[in-house]
Amino acid sequence: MAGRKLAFEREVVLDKAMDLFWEKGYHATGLTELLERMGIKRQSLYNTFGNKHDLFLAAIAHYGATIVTNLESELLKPGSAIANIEAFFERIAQNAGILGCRGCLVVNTMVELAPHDPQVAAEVERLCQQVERAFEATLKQAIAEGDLPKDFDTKKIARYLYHIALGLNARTKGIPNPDDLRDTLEIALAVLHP
Amino acid sequence: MAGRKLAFEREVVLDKAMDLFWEKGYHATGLTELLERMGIKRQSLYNTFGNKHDLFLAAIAHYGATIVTNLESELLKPGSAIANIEAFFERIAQNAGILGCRGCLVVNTMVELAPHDPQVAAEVERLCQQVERAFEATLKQAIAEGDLPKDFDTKKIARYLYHIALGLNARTKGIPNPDDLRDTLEIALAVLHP
DNA sequence: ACTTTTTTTGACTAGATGGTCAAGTTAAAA
DNA sequence: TTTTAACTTGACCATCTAGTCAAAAAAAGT
Repeated sequence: MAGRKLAFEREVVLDKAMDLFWEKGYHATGLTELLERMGIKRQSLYNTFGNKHDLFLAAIAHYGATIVTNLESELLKPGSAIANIEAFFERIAQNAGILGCRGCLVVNTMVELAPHDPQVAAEVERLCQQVERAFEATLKQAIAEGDLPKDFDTKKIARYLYHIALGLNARTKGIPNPDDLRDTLEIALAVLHP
Repeated sequence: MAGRKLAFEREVVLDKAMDLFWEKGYHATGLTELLERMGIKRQSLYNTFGNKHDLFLAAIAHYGATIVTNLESELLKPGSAIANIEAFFERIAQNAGILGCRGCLVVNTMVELAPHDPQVAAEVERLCQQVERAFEATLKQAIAEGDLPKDFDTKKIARYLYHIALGLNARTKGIPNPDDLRDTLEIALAVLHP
């Protein structure tokens, strides 16, 4: 039980792999490009992650552990819960202005891979539920803060908000225009001011 | 100026190509599989459509000319305009129940290809605007029918409805569940009953 | 019937794909 | 210091990719 240590940090290279998948999708990303971006050699990848598919699975889980979890804590951070939700969506609109906006890895994957890949589909579903529940918790917080009525259907509206986020994230990849998105948000988020 | 006639009908094989792209996306669809499904030989494809990319462009245009145009006329068909919009969304929810639901080719393409392919992006944008305008026309019809107030912001709500459709179509590919979708629709379509 | 133009056919190519192998190197543990 | 397990390296492989070539076959028009 001896052995040398890895010459790279797993998290660091996984993060770079995630970035590339996020940018180009699964099928359009080749091993060579992946290796180049990660800065490691072929065999190191296979030793550490198994194969391309497993690497992708790891990348999307990493996305969950970093990006999604980060989002979660932004929704639940102190201050007005309603304002946090609005800030969340405003950020999506802002991102749409960036050239080559890559949207959300989970949404991209949901569309590209989930229907033909049960393992990926399971991970996608898990992350979506995480987001949905984060919205729900935030809405409950808003009720506690007195910004929403006590009988507000947090579950249904959380699910609705999550669908709005889906649509926005798909849109930003195709026709990135922050102002169009803000128009839509104005209508969509009216439910938060009953 | 003589010459033999094509042994197949262009529209028919194009329709089959569209089906496969719709099901699997651009990158995941190989030439061999495409040929098999279309029932023609390699060279016939290159003679008739140029190359894979051009074939895809033709396929998505064909989608616009058939599926999207068909949708358009369903929105504008006689009867209550509001009811037509609701039926439109109800159909999306129903499709979500079908195993291996393939969503909407335009949405799939928007996510998979548009950011890295200007030609595809242009066609996607064209079709999206077509849908958005169809919604707008239908909403104006609803005003004429007295089901919506005269000052109803048809443009903004049309854009909003189109975003809802995006989100729903993305969702059906990842986590197909008609009832979840109907929950969301109940909230989302409340704007049609002010 | 003959010519011309086009389609069809199937073999072919060059390059990329994901994945493997075995030898060489490094460092932790005994 | 030797052992040993692990990481690194680069060459290698079978397969698949999109795309091409040239000859054969078929049908229009003359």
